[in-house]
Amino acid sequence: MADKRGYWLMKSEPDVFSIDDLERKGKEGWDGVRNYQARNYMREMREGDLVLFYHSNAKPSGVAGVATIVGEARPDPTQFDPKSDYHDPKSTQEEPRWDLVEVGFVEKLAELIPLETLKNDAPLDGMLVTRKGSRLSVTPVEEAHFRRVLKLGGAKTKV
DNA sequence: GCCAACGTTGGC
DNA sequence: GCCAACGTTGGC
Repeated sequence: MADKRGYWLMKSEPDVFSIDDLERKGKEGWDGVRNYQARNYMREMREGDLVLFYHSNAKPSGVAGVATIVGEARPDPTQFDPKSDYHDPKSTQEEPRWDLVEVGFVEKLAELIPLETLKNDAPLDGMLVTRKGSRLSVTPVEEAHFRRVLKLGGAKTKV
């Protein structure tokens, strides 16, 4: 065991891509990330890391399930595609700006844990996603916080 | 390098 | 739809 396993939270709008979509497909290339900090976190991800799958812009928003990293960072092909919403004209094949990771389905929670619940849970104090105005779509999660969220959600996944 | 204008995210 | 909290862009 070379490295400690990493824990993360990744946001997705369920209207665009939900935990049900991930369950159906099994895995998905997490494309479209166009924020440097989020990209840098994705570059730190290693196969086997665990991810809280968070539904944003939802009713309500919150943690919907668990995923895992099945493919480490590589250039996001949508940045080169002029027809894509995610096209970046400043990106070149030689020097890509944006990466994606491959995310695999682990489990869907029986019930989504609303952001409100996360905010009101003392053991989760300091968790990045509960901070006011936190817009970052990819954040690291402390192991203790990750465990706590799994417990709140009655998840089968153990860490 | 500063910073105003603009665009985006995302909760509510 | 509103708006706070950013991140990015570009003029200077």
